[in-house]
Amino acid sequence: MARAKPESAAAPADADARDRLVAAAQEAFAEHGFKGATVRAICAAAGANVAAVNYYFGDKEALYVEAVKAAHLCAGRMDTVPVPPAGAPPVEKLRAFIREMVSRMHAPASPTAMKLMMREMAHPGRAAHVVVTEFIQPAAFALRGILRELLPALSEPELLMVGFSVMGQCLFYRQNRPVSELIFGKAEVDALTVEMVTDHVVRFTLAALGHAPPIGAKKPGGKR
Amino acid sequence: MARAKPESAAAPADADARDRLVAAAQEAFAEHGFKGATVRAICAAAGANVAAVNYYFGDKEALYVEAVKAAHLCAGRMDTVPVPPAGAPPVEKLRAFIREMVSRMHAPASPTAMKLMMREMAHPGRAAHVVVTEFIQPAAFALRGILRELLPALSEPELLMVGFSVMGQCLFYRQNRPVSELIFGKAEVDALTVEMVTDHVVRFTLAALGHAPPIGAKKPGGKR
DNA sequence: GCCGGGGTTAAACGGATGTTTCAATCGCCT
DNA sequence: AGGCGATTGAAACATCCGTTTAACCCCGGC
Repeated sequence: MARAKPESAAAPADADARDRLVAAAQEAFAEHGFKGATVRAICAAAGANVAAVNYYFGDKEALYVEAVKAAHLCAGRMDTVPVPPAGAPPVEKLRAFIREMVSRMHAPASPTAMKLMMREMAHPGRAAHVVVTEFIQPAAFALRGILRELLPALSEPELLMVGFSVMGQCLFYRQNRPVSELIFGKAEVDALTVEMVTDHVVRFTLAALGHAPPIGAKKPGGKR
Repeated sequence: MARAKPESAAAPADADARDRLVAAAQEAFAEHGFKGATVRAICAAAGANVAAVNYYFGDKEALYVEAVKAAHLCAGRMDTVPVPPAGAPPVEKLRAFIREMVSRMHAPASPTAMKLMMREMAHPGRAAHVVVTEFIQPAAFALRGILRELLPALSEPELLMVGFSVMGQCLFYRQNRPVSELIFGKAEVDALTVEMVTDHVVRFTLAALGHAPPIGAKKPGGKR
């Protein structure tokens, strides 16, 4: 064990070799997966020697775990999502939650970090635990709390499925974007701005819950 | 080129070596991905020699493509989904579509084949094209047609997003099941039967479109 | 001045992987 | 029976991967 640094942002090419390795590992693992990415390629991208990964992390898998941890830090915690309204009405909280979630999915701060996280979520491995407990779980419980306020009469499984419907809509734009572009063409999909998607998901969800006019109806000019 | 067989179901262990290889490849690729699965392991599982894969397919990637093609055949075409109602009302068509989609996602005929397809969809490669054009595209266009009937006033992008909301809900239960179980516990997630999920997604969607009472309201006893 | 240790490097090692070779075997047809 | 193409078998090949080794460099402290 050699160091204990506060771990800054994504290594800017003149940072510590360790940080550059983590950054290069994020890129490589996000693009090619754990097996597909080679430590030689990672070290080359980081401008370091092949032995560096074993010197700093021990082995390839430890580097992977470190890369995922760094990614979930970079992508931002999710429990801080519904900040704007503290004691606001539940509908407003839900609106804020969806807005934040769609934004992060549609245009994340670090696309590389997000891609790596999604890869780990699709096939959970050793690094999944920290991402789930620190990144996803808080968001899920926050959403469940909001929905419980909004729908006090629903049973537990029903509430769970409502949450899944919300998350499913948000995650779709991140998990199925390549396929969507293949089907409908890149232009048509790219035409959907983050604002359009946000407004749509909010409206679709609120309409389903009876707190907004349904999609078929004409749009309300100013509903706030 | 040696053969041209009608390509039956998933090789039952006494089938052609070629079919056994494809079946074993599906299993291995679905579980470990393209890089993670080794031709030696595949051949061992198929009870064939290492040279067999090169003899029948040329190389590993060709076998992968063949496995994905076979998988999308096994998982069933998607354009045959809204069969029950021919000239039925659009709402009924949508209901049938969602029902079929959720069923296939929640409890597919061949979980292995479905897992392999999902893997390829998450990171499209050489085999993605045939799966998209023959498996996903028909379903997507069928859904768009149904929604267009249902919502003639909507613009093209809005219709697209409605379709994404429907697909997002359906796909969630396949793409995010491991994570959901990590968050809420396997028991709670397993408690959601395919019937419950189907009814929920149908009701959520129809409510959002104004063709069913919202989720918050008490359930309609017999709505048909 | 030199010594020592953290950081770095090039080279090599053992193993695994995709692929190839070539002989042996099987099944069928004349 | 004999021949012949299709298939299978075991071994080898070349390459690549993760990891290790041992020497090297640099720099601050006794």
